[in-house]
Amino acid sequence: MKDNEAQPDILIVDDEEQIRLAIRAILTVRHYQVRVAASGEIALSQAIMQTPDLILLDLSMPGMDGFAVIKELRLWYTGPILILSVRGGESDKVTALDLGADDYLTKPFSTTELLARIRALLRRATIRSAPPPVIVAGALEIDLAHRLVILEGEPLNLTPTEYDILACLAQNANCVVTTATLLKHVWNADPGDDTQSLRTHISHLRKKIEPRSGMPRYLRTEPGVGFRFLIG
Amino acid sequence: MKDNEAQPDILIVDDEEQIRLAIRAILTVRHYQVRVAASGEIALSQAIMQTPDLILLDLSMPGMDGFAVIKELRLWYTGPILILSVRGGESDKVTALDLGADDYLTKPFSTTELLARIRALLRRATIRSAPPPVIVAGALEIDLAHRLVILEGEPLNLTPTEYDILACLAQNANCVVTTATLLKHVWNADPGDDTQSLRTHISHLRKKIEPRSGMPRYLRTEPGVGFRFLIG
DNA sequence: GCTTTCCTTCACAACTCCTTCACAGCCATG
DNA sequence: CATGGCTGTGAAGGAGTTGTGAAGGAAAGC
Repeated sequence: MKDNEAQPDILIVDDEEQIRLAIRAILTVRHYQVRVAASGEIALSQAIMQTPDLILLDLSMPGMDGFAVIKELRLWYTGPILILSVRGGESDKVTALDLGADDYLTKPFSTTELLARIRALLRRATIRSAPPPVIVAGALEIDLAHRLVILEGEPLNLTPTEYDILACLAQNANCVVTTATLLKHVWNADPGDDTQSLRTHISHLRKKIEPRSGMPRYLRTEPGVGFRFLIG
Repeated sequence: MKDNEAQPDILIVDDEEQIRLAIRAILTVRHYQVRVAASGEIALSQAIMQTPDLILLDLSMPGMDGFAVIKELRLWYTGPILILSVRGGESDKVTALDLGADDYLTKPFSTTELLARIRALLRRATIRSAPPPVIVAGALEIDLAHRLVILEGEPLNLTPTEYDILACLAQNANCVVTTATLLKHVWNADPGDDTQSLRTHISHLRKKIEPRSGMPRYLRTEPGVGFRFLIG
């Protein structure tokens, strides 16, 4: 059984490679998804390309400095920004916080404290309106956050395994999901293990979600490969 | 919480009168509305009587200590909590932040930094609209701040454990709450521990809140996963 | 000390869900 | 046309989970 909860995506912005690597190592071990940027300019384009869940930002960088990055980010970015800086002066802290940073940690800092503050900021951020990832396909809605499947407005009664299979397929909508992937995801089984059970569950699923039998609208099989969930 | 009022309402919790007065003076000059509490117990009743926009909390107090206050507050209070403490050890910081505090400042601190952090926290808090302190589902009302459950206008007599379970489920309304989560939340138990007691309490709860037996309206079980509190 | 309240445990019934088996189609290949 | 591999489906058994009544026992209040 797997929790398909997305790992928070953290963007590290620092001009010193050593620090980038060190923090990345710390965070990766904790199963955060980590991206790094070596300058403010890179950070901004990175953040725009894929909005991170949290930004770790160094203040003193050549080129665009941290203050400018905060200002620029805050034009559109609403997620938490945590400042890491060697500058412990209060004027830096006040400026950064007032520009829109959410927290300020002075280097050198304790790893566990950094992690705790990251957790606190992410907790805050995820309480609020993270738009619920609902996958819609025709009359079918799959609400991953609520573990709810709705067909034509009516909540469907799926068994855990059925839900896991459907969720795995829906998260890769329109893509082929191999039998091996499904076995791995749902049963933590190895490729080559028996697929009989999977086939039975697929059959049950189809009976619950397909409008007409024999002509699958949502749950197509790709012979010899796996299955595909059709969206749109 | 009242966002439409000009001055944010800040509650200071500290057992030392000097500190209470000093901080109050600092904040009053900045046109915050300030209330003070000399102990954790007083703070909790103050906060319930009128929900503050931010809470400044000292960790070390006689009687109920800061950690206990955070824990108790976080059962219903969603606003920012800023810890002020002489204890600068990282374990205190980590514990406080993980219990639900939003920021941690070590005494002695700079006044301007305190003010900047307060501004940062309030800015965050007002972006979000707080979830309603009373959860309503049909004829059921759950008042988290007052730890009160009302069914068809009549206050229900729930045992502490029953309330804790219901509150945990209601706070995740319409979401599946896993048995592991419930065990953790209510008993601080590990996943894999015995669920017999939980099942018994659920049964008791249903007998008290469900209109018809055998057909749960509010408290659905998701076989193999956990339970779901149905709202709306 | 007694009562009350509440949590836990036990035993068992009822139920859900997973798996397995058996078999039917389908399709490509020889 | 026969064969073999892959896929879909119905049925059934059984393992595991969930619901519930009753009893034991701990803690708090009187």
